[in-house]
Amino acid sequence: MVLAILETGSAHGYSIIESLRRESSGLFDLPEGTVYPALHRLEENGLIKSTREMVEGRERRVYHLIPAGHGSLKESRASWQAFSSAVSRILVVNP
Amino acid sequence: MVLAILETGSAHGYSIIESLRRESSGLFDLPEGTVYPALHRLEENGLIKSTREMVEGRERRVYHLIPAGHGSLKESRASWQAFSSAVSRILVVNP
DNA sequence: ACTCATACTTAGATATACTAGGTATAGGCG
DNA sequence: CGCCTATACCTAGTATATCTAAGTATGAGT
Repeated sequence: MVLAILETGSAHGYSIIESLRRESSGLFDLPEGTVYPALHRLEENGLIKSTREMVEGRERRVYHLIPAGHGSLKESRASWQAFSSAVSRILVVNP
Repeated sequence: MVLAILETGSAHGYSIIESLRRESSGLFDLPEGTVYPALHRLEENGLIKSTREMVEGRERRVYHLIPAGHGSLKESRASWQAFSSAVSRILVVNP
């Protein structure tokens, strides 16, 4: 989901948290202790890159999607479709 | 998913693993070390009950869905619908 | 000056999935 | 009859992720 957010444009950690909250209508209200370490992992794994930038008169760590991250996002979308439809088939349709 | 399987009829651990594999077309090929402890947790939490029964000339631990598990399954279905549609909204629709 | 929202970081607790071993039995086959 | 395989169950230990809870810092508004 973080990669999907970044696909629509570079963003810093705090704004990613807000995007997830807003676009999920409040369902994904992720604490910072979840998102920041996740961003560090994504960067460590070479899927995103960060730069320190001045935004609105303030230093922020801005994350950018890089090609490997774009590819990973594409794979994640495919596996999410497979995963969620399998869960739905078992969980929802069964009775 | 285990509760959903049990809703269609009581079953023992090994057959639950097979059901999940079959109904997911092989996607959920869960190892025993995942499913057996999960069954123990579900029983500990009062959602299922087990009895030792002779099935096809062999002792098996057969699990049954009990009322609390039925209620929990209903809740799980609702929260899965909310969760998966939120993920899809963010992950799939975004671009 | 103070408070609040923004912004980032990380140590530790908790939970879960999986690995990798163990035990036991029924049935098929050479 | 002995052996192998599939079935059936169990659990200790490892790896990983989420979250809690703490800390630091700054800009804006009162």
